[in-house]
Amino acid sequence: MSQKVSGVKGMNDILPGDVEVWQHVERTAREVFGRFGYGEVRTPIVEDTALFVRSVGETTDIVGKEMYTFEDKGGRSLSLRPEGTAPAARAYIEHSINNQEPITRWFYMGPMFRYERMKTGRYRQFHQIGAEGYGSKEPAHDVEMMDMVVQLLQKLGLTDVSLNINSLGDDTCRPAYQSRLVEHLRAHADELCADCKVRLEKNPLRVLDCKNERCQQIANAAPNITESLCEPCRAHFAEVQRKLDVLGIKYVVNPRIMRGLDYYTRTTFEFIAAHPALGTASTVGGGGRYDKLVKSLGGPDVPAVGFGLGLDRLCLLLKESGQQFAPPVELFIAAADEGSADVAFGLVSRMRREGLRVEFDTRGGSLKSQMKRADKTGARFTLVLGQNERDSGQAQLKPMAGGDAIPVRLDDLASAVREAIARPAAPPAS
RNA sequence: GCGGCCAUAGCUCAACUGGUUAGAGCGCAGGACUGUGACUCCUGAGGUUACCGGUUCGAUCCCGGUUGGCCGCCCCA
Repeated sequence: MSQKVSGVKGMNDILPGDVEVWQHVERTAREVFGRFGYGEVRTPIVEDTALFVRSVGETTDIVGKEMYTFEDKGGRSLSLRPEGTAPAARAYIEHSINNQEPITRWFYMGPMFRYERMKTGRYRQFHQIGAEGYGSKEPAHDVEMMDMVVQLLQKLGLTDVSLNINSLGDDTCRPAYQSRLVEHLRAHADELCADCKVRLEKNPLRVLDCKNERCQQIANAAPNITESLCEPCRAHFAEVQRKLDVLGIKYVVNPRIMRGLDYYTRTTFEFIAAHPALGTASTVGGGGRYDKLVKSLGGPDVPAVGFGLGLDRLCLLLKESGQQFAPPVELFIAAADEGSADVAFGLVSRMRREGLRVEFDTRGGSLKSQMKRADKTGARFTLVLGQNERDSGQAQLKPMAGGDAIPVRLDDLASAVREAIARPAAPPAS
């Protein structure tokens, strides 16, 4: 036998049985986002490497060491997208959307790629559902974004998720804050962990994120970013909170929500799930405002805000809830004898055309084996078709959960099945 | 990228400190029941013990490497 083939590390198949959960999340997201007026955008999975270097940031982990980058035959440096915001912004700019409408509401869903050490809820090909709002710098749009996530999570029944918000300031106040922070950290540089000594130079804000105990103490004593905002940023952040209150959305102000991407300004937020199934991968979604991103990519000076949700993680949580998402087979048709196979097959086709979910054992076989098959499929009803039924045009609709069979006319089968399904299940025979 | 744990049937796991034909439950298939599934009983298929090499009379077990998975750190979705 030949060597068995295998998939790429960190990239998973989603098989029937699991895929229904995914479809349910995707369907629900489309429905909820649609209500908010967001339209789906589909961008390529591959982009010019420079797009991510310029937007996500050269010093970030994502660009620094996690991108799948390769050269195509024309010598171009291309990368598998590690996130969805930059490609959306690129498309927004490329099609001059800002000249066509003042406000743009987009969402996307699809695979993203990061070369990382694998864990539960963390894969090299993972999937995000994200949304982008362009053209409004108002806090209302930040809050609309969060509301959209809240409504989606609610609709999915994922209630044990908390919203954490923060503000990173903007070009006016962040540099000033950053230098004050660096000043404070420098004073304690000897006590910082090895990683943080590097962060101090490369990305000092990240020190605030460090889990090391001593670093935390130093970070806690550091100037607080939310107290260092310039007046416009402070007002913006206050209004975000006020509008969250208006909508009755619960949140926590968490100065440690830094985000790992460079393009964020002002508002940042994360949705963090409490469920232990995710382990340390508890962030199911994150986002924020990036008012300078579009311009920095050569586009117009258009403010934007958005988020990304980890579809894989949402599905993990939903699977834990034990809900069933696969629609049941409504009718199974069995042929009692060879001679009835064609008539049965024809009936199956007709019922499917009528819109019923119908199964049939294409291999034929004994009636018994077909009945077993019917049981395995979880069919609500089974109909056995043989000589008697062909002669009389009458058949028995057998409820697989138990109870009396229902006499039906074959001419009338589809509506009879629909009626039987709508009827509350008969009490089990005692 | 760093540290630790693990890998036996489709799935969940056994195999008495290295010993002869590697077992069970579930699942799958067939039968008991030739026009009726599930429950019960019987039977069957399914393994290069992840892969490669080493030690040994002999390796699922010990050692090294590879690949894959899990946990913590880091980071994030």
